[in-house]
Amino acid sequence: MPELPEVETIRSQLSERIPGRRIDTIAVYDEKTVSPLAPGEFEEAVTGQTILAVNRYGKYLEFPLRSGSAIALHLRMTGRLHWRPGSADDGTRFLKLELTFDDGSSLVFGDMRRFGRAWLLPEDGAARRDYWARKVGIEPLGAAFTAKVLEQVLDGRRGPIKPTLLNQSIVSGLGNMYVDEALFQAKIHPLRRAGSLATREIIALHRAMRDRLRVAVAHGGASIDSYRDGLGQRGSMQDYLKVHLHEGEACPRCGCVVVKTRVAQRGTYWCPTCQPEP
DNA sequence: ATTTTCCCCTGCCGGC
DNA sequence: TGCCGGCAGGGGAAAA
Repeated sequence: MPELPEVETIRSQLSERIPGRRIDTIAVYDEKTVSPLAPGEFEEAVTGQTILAVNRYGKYLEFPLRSGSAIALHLRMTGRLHWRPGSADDGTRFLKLELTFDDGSSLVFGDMRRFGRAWLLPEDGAARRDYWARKVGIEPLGAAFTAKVLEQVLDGRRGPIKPTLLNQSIVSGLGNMYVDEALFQAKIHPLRRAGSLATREIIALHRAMRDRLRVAVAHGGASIDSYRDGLGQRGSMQDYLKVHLHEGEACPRCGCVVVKTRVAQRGTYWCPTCQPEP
């Protein structure tokens, strides 16, 4: 599932290829992808526009256009975004959107489960900043995300730490997999009350979050099942996961058996020895 | 205000 | 062999 490292991998690849390109044609194969826009509205707004950059906000991608507007996109569970040098059909299935550029290259958005979405953002810069401010919280790989900041946003929260870290309006970019990995590395049980963590635990968690995300970016993300990068290739982070999807296997730190439980309606993997129950 | 539950969607897998 | 229920989890709406 695309989380921050997967989306960042795609952003990085697309940012080397797409900025400066003009959108010659756009095909919307599934109106649900751009709803609630009226049919034709998305095409009208982006055809002929030059893409200026490829940005990431949490798990969202943003493509600012010369008009001042921007395309926003979220891959959700099974979305794929592939750039290809030509427009020839590369067998991408479940096509939702297809853009062709002025140099003959193209970008396709496919999504098996139809959760992925694209939006048109307001042209007004202040409105755009407001849009992102309301949607996403702190960028965990940014310089502004310090252990002190993490301590401040967790302070007073009574909910379990796992769903708190999954809440994108607090810290933005971690999903089920990297939360499990970060909590394991920081030796924190997923059901600990977020506001009850000691300062040393918050420092360890902050370090673990950034470390796991950085390592995952370095490996091009994790291709657990459907994820592929912006060029259609698999990532390799799935080979470096320590507890996630490792139910019944030995914990790499203590040798104890990794268990799977359900926290916040999510399959949750953890080590009963390294991450003691609260 | 914060936290929890439900929903969307479809391929896949285990059980019978 | 084939059917079927349950599972997977991103985010957001709705409920608590």
